[in-house]
Amino acid sequence: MTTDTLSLTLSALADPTRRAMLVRLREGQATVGQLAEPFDLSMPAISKHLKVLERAGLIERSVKAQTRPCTLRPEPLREAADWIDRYRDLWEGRLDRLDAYLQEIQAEPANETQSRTPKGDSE
Amino acid sequence: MTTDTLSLTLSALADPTRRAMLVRLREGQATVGQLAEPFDLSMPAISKHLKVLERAGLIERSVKAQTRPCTLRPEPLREAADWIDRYRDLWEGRLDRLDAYLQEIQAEPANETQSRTPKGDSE
DNA sequence: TCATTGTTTTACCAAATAGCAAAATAACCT
DNA sequence: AGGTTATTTTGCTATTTGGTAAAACAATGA
Repeated sequence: MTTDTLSLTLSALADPTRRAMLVRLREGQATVGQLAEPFDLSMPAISKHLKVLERAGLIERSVKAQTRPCTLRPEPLREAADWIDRYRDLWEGRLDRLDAYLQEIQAEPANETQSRTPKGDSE
Repeated sequence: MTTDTLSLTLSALADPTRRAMLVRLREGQATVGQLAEPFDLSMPAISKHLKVLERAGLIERSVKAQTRPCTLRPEPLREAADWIDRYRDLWEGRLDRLDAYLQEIQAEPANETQSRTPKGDSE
């Protein structure tokens, strides 16, 4: 189901181990062993995490003697950032007057949790 | 395991249905029914997606007559954007000379796919 | 050729996720 | 009270995910 690139990227990022690996890769290439070192996980588990990152296009693996150095590929991160950035004005509180007004009327004249003004109020 | 906020946020975002809901909510509050309308999903499924968004703090639900209007909460998005933004210089190609050089030497004097320079090369 | 190092693959398991249909709730409107 | 509308909860599947241990592979070095 979750075949689209953006979902793939975001779910790859939704794990602390994998994010830590990407942080490490900011410094440059690293082998699987180097990436595994900080974690108390079996190599197969590490290998699986790397496969998730690879499937999302977030890393690239080469072959060098017996090692498989991993390199960061930032493109999917840009895509993710682009999506989130469309909300930037919201969290920066930069709604202009119109937007704020639209939010208001969308919410209807208040009365949270209780009855709205009755329209068919016969008496 | 995945208890940290950022992981929660990213995995909530890693689904096209939930992202579409957030896009809709950019326009303002919407009831569960309104949010469900574009999708060919049962109400329970919709309800679950909303619960995921709520648990991640991405939406807030109020009660208004029989409806439960949802509102966007952008804070978790900011946190996610902050994490990703640390890689912005990478995808914008703004590695300065030093960083590029560090990447180079980290990768060792080339020789991909074949043997490295032997250190114990006796002759 | 054989041992070593680095990494992946192969079962296998437990827990989480995503979906459904049907029943249960909740608040409103007679 | 009874009916309607909006939404959630309750079982119940099927699939995915994250982990393990043990075996398999691949390249190097002796």
